[in-house]
Amino acid sequence: MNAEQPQTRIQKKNRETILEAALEVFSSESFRGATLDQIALAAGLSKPNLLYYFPSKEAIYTELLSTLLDTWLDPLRALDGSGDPIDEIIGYALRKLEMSRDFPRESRLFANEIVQGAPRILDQIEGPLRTLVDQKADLMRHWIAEGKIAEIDPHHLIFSIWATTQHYADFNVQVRGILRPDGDAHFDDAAAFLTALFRRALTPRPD
Amino acid sequence: MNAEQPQTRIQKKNRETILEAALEVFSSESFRGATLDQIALAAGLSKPNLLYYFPSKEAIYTELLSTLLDTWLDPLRALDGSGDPIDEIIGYALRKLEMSRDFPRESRLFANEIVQGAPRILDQIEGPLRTLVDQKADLMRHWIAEGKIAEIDPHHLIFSIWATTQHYADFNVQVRGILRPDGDAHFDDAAAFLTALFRRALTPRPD
DNA sequence: CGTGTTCCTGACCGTTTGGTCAATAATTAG
DNA sequence: CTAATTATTGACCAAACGGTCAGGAACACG
Repeated sequence: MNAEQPQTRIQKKNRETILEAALEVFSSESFRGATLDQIALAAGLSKPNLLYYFPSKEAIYTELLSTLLDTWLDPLRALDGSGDPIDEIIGYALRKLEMSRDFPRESRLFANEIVQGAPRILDQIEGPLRTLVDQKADLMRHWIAEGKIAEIDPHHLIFSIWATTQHYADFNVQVRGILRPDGDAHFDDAAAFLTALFRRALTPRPD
Repeated sequence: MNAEQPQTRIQKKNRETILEAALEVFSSESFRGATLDQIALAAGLSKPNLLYYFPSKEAIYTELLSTLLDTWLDPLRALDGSGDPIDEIIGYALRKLEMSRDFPRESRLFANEIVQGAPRILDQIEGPLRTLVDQKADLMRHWIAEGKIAEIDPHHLIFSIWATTQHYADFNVQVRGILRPDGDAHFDDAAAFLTALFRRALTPRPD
């Protein structure tokens, strides 16, 4: 939004270190639960030093959110009419599942924020996100009109993809508590399950 | 667990008032985020009065969790072999969806707890919940063997039901931000969507 | 009524928390 | 090397927090 200041080498490195530590702490403690001391410890810096690079705890948090929200939505933006509709949608779900496996902290960061009412990113949800989702829903309605996918509610389809994939990151401890998997092995089972689930949901039925 | 003390009329009323207020606050602020002052305000009692009825903030929270967890799992316990398998499973999903509509705070309370690593109910998850889920998964495997439902992974099916239904409670603000529904109208659409989704997933295919 | 018990609260306490600041150390530029 | 700039920190502060306690109010019961 603003013109970026000319960052020194040290500034760049330390700001990244702080944001990485903040992601670690905020994602598992939520905004109120996290403390600057925790973040400072995780970053290997002193607390006053954190506040030399960021004006406040809130500033660290909001910078994290806004930086990550964009990349978080990239897979949905990539959903377009370039391939077979059913493969496109299943591919989107699988990409989201991979993100739950590879970036669970980011998922949990947003989960915490939204469960608690999204006080700091409600604008983003009601604005850009809503527009993006509506746009993809329109695309799906075209596919339905062309008979390429079954008649299902596009919005709720998107919700169900978010829910089923993010579940493996956000409720990770529950999944692990029940399955007791070796490492990330269960993600392959989840991928197979979701592929089958959505393929069946999307395949048009003979009339 | 303990023999219950003989509760006076006032004790019963105030403990209920406190737990209701605590549910309101804890569910939207998580444990660390909630303060005794907030709960006292919501309950219409003074802070020392809260601590007259409960020994600590933690005690209020854990009592809430353990009290609610049992009823929370009732729908899953009710899943049995009494009816048509597909109707049973879809009925379970719809019951969970109704709970998301009617008791969103309870859902969010657990969501907050689990996203943050379930530090206070991990035993419950790895113990009784795991046992219950495994038991229902066995039931489903029997249905699969009998050819009554399609071949899908029972555990991941249960996860997907949890995820898709609780999504409407836990991520309520996101859903509302995108759909801008009138009241709870969108829950009927969600019910229709989920019914179709899981019916297609469960209906056995001709070989 | 009196008296024992339950209920309630204002004032207070120690700790944690986000944040400040003056002083010092490290780095960079000429 | 020197001087200016940037980076770092120990000591500190005010507010918020969970919790305590002595004493008084309300209530139950004979």
